[in-house]
Amino acid sequence: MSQNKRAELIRKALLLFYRNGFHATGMDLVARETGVSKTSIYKHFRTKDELILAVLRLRDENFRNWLFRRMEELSATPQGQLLAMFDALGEWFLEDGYKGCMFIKASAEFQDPDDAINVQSYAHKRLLLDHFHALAKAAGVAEPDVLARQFLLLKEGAIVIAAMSHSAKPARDAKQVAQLLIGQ
Amino acid sequence: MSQNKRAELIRKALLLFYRNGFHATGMDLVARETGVSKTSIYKHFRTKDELILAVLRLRDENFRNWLFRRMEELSATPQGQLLAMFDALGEWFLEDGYKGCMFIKASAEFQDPDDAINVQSYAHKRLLLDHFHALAKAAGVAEPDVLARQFLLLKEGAIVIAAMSHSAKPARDAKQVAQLLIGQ
DNA sequence: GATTAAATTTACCGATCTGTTCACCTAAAC
DNA sequence: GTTTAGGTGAACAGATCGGTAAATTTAATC
Repeated sequence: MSQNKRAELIRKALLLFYRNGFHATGMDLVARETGVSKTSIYKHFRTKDELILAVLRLRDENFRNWLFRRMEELSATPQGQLLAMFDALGEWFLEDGYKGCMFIKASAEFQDPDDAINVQSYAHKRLLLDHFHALAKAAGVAEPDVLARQFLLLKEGAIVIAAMSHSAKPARDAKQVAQLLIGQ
Repeated sequence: MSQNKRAELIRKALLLFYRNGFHATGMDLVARETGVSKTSIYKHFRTKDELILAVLRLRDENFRNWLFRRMEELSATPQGQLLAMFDALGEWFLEDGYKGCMFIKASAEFQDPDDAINVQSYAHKRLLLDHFHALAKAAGVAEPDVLARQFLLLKEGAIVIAAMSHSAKPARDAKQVAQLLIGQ
């Protein structure tokens, strides 16, 4: 399988898992929808879990690239970028097929703390936290650790409520809190 | 089946679904672990989904009763109760077997907005919102609607991050933000 | 104690689950 | 033209899925 075909398989599998859930999406469906035979899939991924891990790696890369770039597009200052995150989230919430955070759902379906899928899901959140922390530090905030964690809380809360309520309003609510936190 | 046995079945099924997830928990396991034959279960619940709905009803009742009572125990004033919510959450996060919010996980596994399970999961969040709103109004807050939604965001964010990070710290981080919001 | 209703056991249904095997196809390399 | 590598579909494991049928046991009613 070429590198392109492999990437395409992971990309299509991502959409399936995101739309239908992990346990609810069988490998027969993955094979049918991606056009790659099950035999080939299992030649490149030893188990379904390994495919899911590859999907999560792609998602992590795509999501962080998108979010961080969008934050930079919307503002040039660290403070501005932190606040702009909620505008970016608001755009995401309005997208067709928005179904919440894939990593929250992955860690919800694979709850064992030792499970690689659970571990990798939380690793994504820590990478976000690191970025928030760097921005908070660059912004000269008094306690960048605390602010980064608080921004993560607001982000995850907004994502969950936006998904459950089918609304983008949580992004605005969270941004108001963020403005208060950042003293602006 | 007596009312007691039925309640016991739902109670045990709740633990199974909470610990293992909904799709990952089969009805054979439910029958085995509850000691109620599958035939009997299906005499009282037409489908697995109906059992899940009964489980969610129990969870909604138990959780709101516990949370609201604990908030009242910790403070006598509306403002104090709103803040005390995060102390109560912190206690919950430290409990053995804490695995996050059952309703977030239910709506993540049953994503169809028309699915009764999805609808009922969001209904739970709206009931929480109503309570926060009443407290905010009683506290004389300028914009009780906004504050209630912001408190819900903080709560859900803390729940999710506490589950993923296996830590109770998000409760303290969220409380700090809440104190700022409530102007105290 | 006989009758009746409810709950149980046990086996089963067809479908689907993850994962494998196998016979075949195709296309490039030599 | 033959080899080789990688792909395919389709059938197949063995287990489990949600859900059911029938026979049997239990328990309450008269």
